[in-house]
Amino acid sequence: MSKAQNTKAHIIQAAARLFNQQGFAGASMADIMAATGLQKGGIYNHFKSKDEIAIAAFDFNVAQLQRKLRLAFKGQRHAIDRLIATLDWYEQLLDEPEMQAGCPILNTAIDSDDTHPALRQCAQRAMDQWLELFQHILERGIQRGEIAANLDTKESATFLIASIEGGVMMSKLYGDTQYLKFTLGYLRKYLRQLTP
Amino acid sequence: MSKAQNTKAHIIQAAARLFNQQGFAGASMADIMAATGLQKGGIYNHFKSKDEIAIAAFDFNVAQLQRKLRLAFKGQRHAIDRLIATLDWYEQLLDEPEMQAGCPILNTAIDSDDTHPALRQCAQRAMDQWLELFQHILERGIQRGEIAANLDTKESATFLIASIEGGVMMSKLYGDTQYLKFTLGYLRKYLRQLTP
Amino acid sequence: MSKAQNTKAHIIQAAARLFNQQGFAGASMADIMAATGLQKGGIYNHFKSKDEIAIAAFDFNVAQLQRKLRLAFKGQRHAIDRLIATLDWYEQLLDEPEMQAGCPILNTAIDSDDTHPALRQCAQRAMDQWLELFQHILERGIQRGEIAANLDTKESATFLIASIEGGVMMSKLYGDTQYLKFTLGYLRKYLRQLTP
Amino acid sequence: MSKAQNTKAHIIQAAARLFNQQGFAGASMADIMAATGLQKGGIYNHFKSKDEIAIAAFDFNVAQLQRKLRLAFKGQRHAIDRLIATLDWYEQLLDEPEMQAGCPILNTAIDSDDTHPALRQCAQRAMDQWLELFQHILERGIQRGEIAANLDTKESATFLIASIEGGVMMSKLYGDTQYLKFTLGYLRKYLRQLTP
DNA sequence: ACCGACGGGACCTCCCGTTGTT
DNA sequence: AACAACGGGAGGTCCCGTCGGT
Repeated sequence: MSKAQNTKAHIIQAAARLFNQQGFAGASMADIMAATGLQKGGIYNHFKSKDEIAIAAFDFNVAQLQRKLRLAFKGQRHAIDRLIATLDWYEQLLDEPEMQAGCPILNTAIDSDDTHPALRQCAQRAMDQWLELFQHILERGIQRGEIAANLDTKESATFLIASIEGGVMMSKLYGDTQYLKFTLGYLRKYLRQLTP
Repeated sequence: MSKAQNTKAHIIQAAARLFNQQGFAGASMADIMAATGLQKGGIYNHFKSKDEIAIAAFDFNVAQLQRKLRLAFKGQRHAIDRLIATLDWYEQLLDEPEMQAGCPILNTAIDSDDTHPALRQCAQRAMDQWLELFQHILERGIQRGEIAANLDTKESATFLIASIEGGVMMSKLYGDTQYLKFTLGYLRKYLRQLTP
Repeated sequence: MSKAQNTKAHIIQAAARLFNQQGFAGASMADIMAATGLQKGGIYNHFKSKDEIAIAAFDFNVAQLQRKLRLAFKGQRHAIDRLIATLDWYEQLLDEPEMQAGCPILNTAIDSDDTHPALRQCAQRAMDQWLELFQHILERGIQRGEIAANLDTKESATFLIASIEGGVMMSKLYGDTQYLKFTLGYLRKYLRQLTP
Repeated sequence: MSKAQNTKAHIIQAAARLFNQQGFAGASMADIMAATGLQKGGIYNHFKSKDEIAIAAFDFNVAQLQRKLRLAFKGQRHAIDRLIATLDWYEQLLDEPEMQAGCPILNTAIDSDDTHPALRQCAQRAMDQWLELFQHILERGIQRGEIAANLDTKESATFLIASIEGGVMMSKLYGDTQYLKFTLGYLRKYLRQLTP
């Protein structure tokens, strides 16, 4: 990896945490300067604007999330086990220092709602992929006879994600992981009901 | 209502919409000036700071929400019917122009997470009340024998709210109410299972 | 005159000198702050942007110029005397401390050529008025029989102004008024030739 | 021509156009980088500063101008024919794409007036040479009896140049060559009057 | 009670020039 | 000789809050 790529990655990592914690407007270029140890010139050589940094940082956050998510259910074969494994993984999420700011998709979705169309599009894409992932697992489960065939996979995936995100939001709001745990508990029960 | 109180209410209403749409940092005093038709001095006569306005605006948003929510299930007696009535009401929420910016509690919870402790506390209090409302309905349902006694009302209330908020977030993200509808559909099924 | 108008006029006066001396890009907001004794907030309360200040400053410069110009030939009746009186006035122009930066129309015309369309339009309008003034004097002279009827007044007015401005430019370049004086001398001869 | 000289010439040519169009402050190093296809380091290897580039670019512009000017009147022997030939050449000047930004001496004279002493000195030198050229032609004309002996050659040269430059400025301002043509028409008449 | 001028600072962006590297 | 990362500062704009005036 060249020096430039290294620095760029360094900026993205630092910005990723900042934007996830403080939002797009809340994180200033001065914050990014302080977090990276670089000066304005050094940063603007790699990115044309704060927007570009925010998008790269969001994509980085999402990529990291997805990587970890796929790792979480990798060991499981059964569709329901797979989904439950992801729930288990979410249960630990807020404890990790790296993701303590909450789910970047959730944060960005709210943050960019009415103010930042480009970021919102990124959040939409990330959500698309997440929905597709869950839908795909559910469909495979139906194909294998692990899940009742009459399930609407899109609705179910939406429900799962919505509940997870809502739980993350509540736990973040209170600074207490129990709210997410409650929610995940119900989702596990829900998943176990899906068997044919 | 005196003229002063009238003006103050006028400011709060205008600010309430702005802060809910654009967030605390995203809504400027200039925006509030434009929305109210008042000048700086006219606003700062009623509030000491932007923070104070934001808090008053949030409280206004929440009070309005609560009023509508209570109105929604007023006609129902049965605990489950009451909760389903609230879900029905949420289904219409995003269509209302006044609440098109989404749930203020959700928005504020995310917005103030790591930046604005006072607002966060307000969001916590509002969430407390919401949780207590749902918990209360569930408990009354248990007392009346409408709901199975072994239900953990706090967990259940958390689950319901988390799912609703997650659904709101997704529908806001996509600008499409179907995601919330999917989620609410599952919650209705969930509620109907609670009978003893 | 209200306090606001007073301050605005003060800003315009200070900016007028700065922009005429240093050009649009060369004069910074910091310069204007220093020249006015105001802070950024105090300035931006009266103008939306640097552009707006520059345009107001240019208009001020031109208005002042026109006022002085009309004053210069006011005493004369004969068309040629009028025009010669304006030349006499130009001869003193560069000595005045207020206009030491040269003709604002000339400066702005060159400065805004390829960079600032709005300013360029202002310069065009100012030049239009100047041309029309000279043309008008010439036409009145023809009507009164003071000037030979076959004169093309537009060409003549153009020639006069072009030569004056060129002379101003050269004198400014060398910091020596003789170049303008040479040019004005020739123009006087030219004007005296116009009699029928 | 060595590779280094080649690159330097390439930079100068690109910068010459940029500075003439946008002025010293208006043309940035980034613009020069884009125009040359070189990076910062590649440019700063040949020049110590932006100032140095601007001066070299101006000198290049002037040299080119002078070369073309001398070529224009080369075929003529008679002093007045020579000068008229230069006027004819000026008439075509603004149509040439290379010089569409106007006369570099004029542009630089105005641009550097109160901000860039070194450039101003260059403009002065260029103007000196131009004046001397016209003066020399006039003097030769007097010596040869083509021009009345009582002519003040310096005044006359100044008048010619001032008028030309003023005409260029006006045509540039309006984006219309007629203003320069009017002025040159009068100068031709003036020149034809000089015969003894 | 409301207006509006103003202070002073933070914001993002772009600037020119240097430095190490290939 | 050319690239490209980087420093550090200045650029214009917008911000929130204060204060005198009406």
